[in-house]
Parts: sequence; C-alpha cells; structure tokens
Amino acid sequence: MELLRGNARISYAELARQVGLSAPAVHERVGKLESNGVLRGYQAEVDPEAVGLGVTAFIGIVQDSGGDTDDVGAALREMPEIEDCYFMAGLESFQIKVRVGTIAELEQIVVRIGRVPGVASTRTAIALSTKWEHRPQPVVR
Amino acid sequence: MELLRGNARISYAELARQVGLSAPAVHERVGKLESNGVLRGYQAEVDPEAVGLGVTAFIGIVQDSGGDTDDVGAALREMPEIEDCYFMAGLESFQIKVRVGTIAELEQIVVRIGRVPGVASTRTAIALSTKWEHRPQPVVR
DNA sequence: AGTGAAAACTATGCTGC
DNA sequence: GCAGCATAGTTTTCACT
Repeated sequence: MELLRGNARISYAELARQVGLSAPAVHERVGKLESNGVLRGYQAEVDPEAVGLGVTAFIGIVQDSGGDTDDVGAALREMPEIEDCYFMAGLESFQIKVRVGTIAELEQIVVRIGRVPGVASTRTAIALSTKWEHRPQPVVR
Repeated sequence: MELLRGNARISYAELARQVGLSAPAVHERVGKLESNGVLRGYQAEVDPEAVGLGVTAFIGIVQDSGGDTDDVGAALREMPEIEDCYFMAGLESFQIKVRVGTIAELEQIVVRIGRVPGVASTRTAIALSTKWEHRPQPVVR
C-alpha cells in the first residue's frame, strides 16, 4: 500500500484521499510501519553539487590477512565523507561511496583509508556523472 | 541551516522553533531551496529486507568498443531493480546497484544486462551486509 | 482496522519592517 | 529576508463499531 512513499512530506489527509481511507486510518497504518521498522525515517534529497560535493567515488577496500573487520568498519564510520558502506563478498571486504568537493579531497581520503590499521589496499573508481540515484522500487508485497 | 533535514516530515513550525525563526520565514526559505533545486524532494526510507529485497549487489559494466553509451544507459533505465546508476571513469563505463529478493533473481538480471546490445561484460559483487546507507553529510556552506 | 467528530496545531497568504 | 496575524486545512486523540 505505501508505494506512495516515493514522496514523503505529503500530508496524511492527502494520502488518505489517494488510498480511499480516512486520515486517522492512514495515520495509524503509517505509525505501525514506523514502529515495525519498515519505514526507517524520512530524508530530504539534497543535490550534492549544490552544496559543494560534486565529486562522487567508489572505493573498494582489501584487508590484510590479520585485519579485524570490525576495527576497519569502526574506522570508516568516523569518516563523514562516506555516505554508504557495505561489507562485501570477495577480495574487497568493504565497498564505500564517498562524496567530496574536489579530487584533492578524494586523494586525502584515499590516503587516510590506506593508513587505517588492517587495510592492505584500496581501489578507487570515480563517477563522471550520476544517471540516477535512490530510485524507489515498485513495492510488491 | 538545513542540516536539520536529515529528518524530513517535520513540520515547518517545529523547524522554526529549532532554528529560531518564524514559521513563515522557514517556509519561504525551504520554498526557495526547492525551486533552486537544492532540495530535490523528500523520500521515505524503507527497510529493503522488510519488503522482500534482501539481496544488494553492485555490477560493473564494460561496453564493447563500438557501443553507444546512451543506448546502454537507456536499456538500464528500463530495469526497475537498478536503484543507482553511475557513468564511470575507467574500463567499466557503468556502475549500478541492484536490489532483489534472491540470488536467482540477481542471476537473471546479470544475464539480462549481458544481453543488452553494446555490453561486452559485467562484474558482479554481492554485499553481505549494509553497514550504513544514505548517511547525511554535515552541510557546510 | 476502520469511521466521524472535536480540539489543538500547522500551512500559507498578506501586510509591513 | 523576516515577523505578526488570520484563515483554511491538517494532525491527532477518542469513543464507537
């Protein structure tokens, strides 16, 4: 039912009209989805270029054989430039997406990650353009 | 000022209290950011696992030498499983993130992409877990 | 799970600083 | 660019089914 949440910040009253229920009913259902954890929260989508973050890059991180995954993960969590962080199958244990203003800043981040204890090597790939991002999936269930 | 938009769906009145302005002032400023394109929209954050999309994978796509980038991009846009799509520097022209329910579905997608005219090869990496995603950056300006 | 009514609160247009 | 005010619309609680 809440496929309609590709656009948060619509009123419960408007939602109610679109799904053919009363506003309190929608309110209750959304409340349940929130406490279920199905709806995690609501985010404003900011244009990264408009706030001086025109450079997007992906970095794959290889750990050294003795490295502790949790330690590396914790070190990465301290870096605010990392928008997404995944623990991966394969040689590269982590894959992250970073957003910065300049290539020089990207270089600093790559160097900083390379110095994290437990990191053996990194591989950086730069996005030339974003075709799309965060496209909502048609929810089936 | 709008660092506070890690949580959309808060009222203008509440925002106004938090930033020490009147509600109409906040309304006006947000309206400007929206028409500027700085604020692109508002999204509800849905837990992918909760809606049967427990498998996240990244796919790098190599084009063949005669391939047309726009054609490949258009073909990818038709696949709703692709949540993010970037045009990249390097051997792999595109990098995409897909979200599916099962590994079998992932296989189908990889096969389908491999058959797109202009695609030479693909490389798939599977996420074992998501450490975090869409973490909002502290906006400076 | 849903409805309708009611009270409190919010959005938003306007006027003036 | 912001505040104050006014009104229409919205949120949220509650009793009822």
